[in-house]
Amino acid sequence: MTMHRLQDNNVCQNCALCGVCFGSDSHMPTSPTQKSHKVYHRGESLFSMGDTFDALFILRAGSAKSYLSTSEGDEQVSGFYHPGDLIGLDGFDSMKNPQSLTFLETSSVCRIGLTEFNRAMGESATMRQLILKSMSHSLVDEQQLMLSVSKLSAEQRLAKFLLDLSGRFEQRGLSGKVFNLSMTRIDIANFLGMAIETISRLLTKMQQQRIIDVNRRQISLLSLDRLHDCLKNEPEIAWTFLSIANKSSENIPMRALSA
Amino acid sequence: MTMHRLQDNNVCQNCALCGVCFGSDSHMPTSPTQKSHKVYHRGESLFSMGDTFDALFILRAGSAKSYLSTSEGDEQVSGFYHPGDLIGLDGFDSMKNPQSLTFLETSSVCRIGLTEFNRAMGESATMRQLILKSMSHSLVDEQQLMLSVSKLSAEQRLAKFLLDLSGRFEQRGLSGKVFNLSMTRIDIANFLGMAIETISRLLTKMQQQRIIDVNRRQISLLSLDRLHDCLKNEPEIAWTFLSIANKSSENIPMRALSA
DNA sequence: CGTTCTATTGACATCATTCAACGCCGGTGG
DNA sequence: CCACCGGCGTTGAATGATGTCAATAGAACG
Repeated sequence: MTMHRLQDNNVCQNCALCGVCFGSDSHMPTSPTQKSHKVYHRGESLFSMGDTFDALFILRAGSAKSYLSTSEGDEQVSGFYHPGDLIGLDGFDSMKNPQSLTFLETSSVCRIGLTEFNRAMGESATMRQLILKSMSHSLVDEQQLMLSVSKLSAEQRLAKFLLDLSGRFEQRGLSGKVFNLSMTRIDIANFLGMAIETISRLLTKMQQQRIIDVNRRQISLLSLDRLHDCLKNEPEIAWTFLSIANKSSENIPMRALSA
Repeated sequence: MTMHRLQDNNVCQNCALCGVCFGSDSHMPTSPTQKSHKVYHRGESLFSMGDTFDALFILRAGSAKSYLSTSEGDEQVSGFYHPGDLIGLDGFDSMKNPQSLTFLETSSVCRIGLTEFNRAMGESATMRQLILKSMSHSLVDEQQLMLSVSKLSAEQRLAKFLLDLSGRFEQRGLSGKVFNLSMTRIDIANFLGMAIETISRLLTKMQQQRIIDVNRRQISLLSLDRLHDCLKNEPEIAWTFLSIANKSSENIPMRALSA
């Protein structure tokens, strides 16, 4: 579910591939091409499905979503990107971009032209390893996502999504407990394959259970453990009884227990 | 949904990577290592999730399924493999196989050790293109599968699955209309994220509609067009009326029309 | 300040799962 | 040869988790 974040000790933290291209491993000049960095704003697209594939990108700052469109017009959000993520690895198959990518907020990307990329692949074994690993990671992530969507309940999927986001933020040295969602509920729902109403209901339910605290795009994970419980096994019978015990002053019919 | 089938004009049809390794493009000896080909039988595994990743494989004959196991014990079938398919590209991430692979029938694979593979990657630009393309194709396929599972109805998913299989068989020069399913309904259901009962019901429904003909593992696609209709838009109101018209000799209560 | 997008909530409909029973087939052992 | 058995497949009935439809309201945006 998490995009693979390129990291290497000898390499710039924000732009690993540029580091490889211009780093100690290759024999190329160390002067960076300034024009390779570009800024985009919310709603703008980096490329659209069907565009010719001529470059890879690394997201340096901001966030983005990728999505495919069917012939019937509806869209499927296929992933979210965060700083450090490699973009465009799925273009080699048909040499056209199989999906579109638009930014969720003001963002910056580093462009790596295909010729530049191919040269680096030929010259650097490190580069080859890096790319194989990154593509491989994307494959594993997609498998995991498939497993989630087809085997987990809506609540479990949402819990997993939040935990995954949390992990990604922590990986980047940010808080994994308090962060804000750069994507809309619509995007989340689309990505997880459910209705936005379901997302909304589940979020308020989790908030009532004091597992999370949401206010617009701002979200706080109050208990990672309880969130993990949501993901594992949803029955949570013990906690249900606790809940009933707490409400002991209220009048509860006995049949509620047998239900 | 379809695994990428390696093909190259200068290369052996059954084992493209071996062709690259030993072909004109590289400077290696042309003597093939005989022990790299091995035969497996139904139910046997090539590797299991967690095994160290030390080789890629190409399926030469037969068929196989890959699947992941969750900590709770249930499994998710993630793909089916047919002759020509490359196996194991998702192992580069953690250098462990992220999924298990078992054969559905007597099969034969060609093994490409990792060191051999890395050498070929360094020496041959053709090889690099081939691998990038293949991994890229797998990514696209998984995206397509995700789109199917989260956006399509059970009937549409099954229709898409059958059409996909049909296309794969035709690609290999076999009949795309009459073939037999090497996997059980259980595997199909698991792969498509639905219950086996649903698969069973839909198959009989399609058979009643004369769209397909199934008998155990043997299946005939009677009308690819109608199957495509299933995939596009399921209402199919016009055909429902036609069906009723054809049965005009029978006694149909009026309320059947308002239902 | 209105329009549009996003989000929340309720009532209702429905598709797909679940539970259950049964039939079929191939293998295995008496 | 027959009886038994386990895996696979089919079918019916009931339940339930999500989607759909609809109304509302605040925030963002120009």
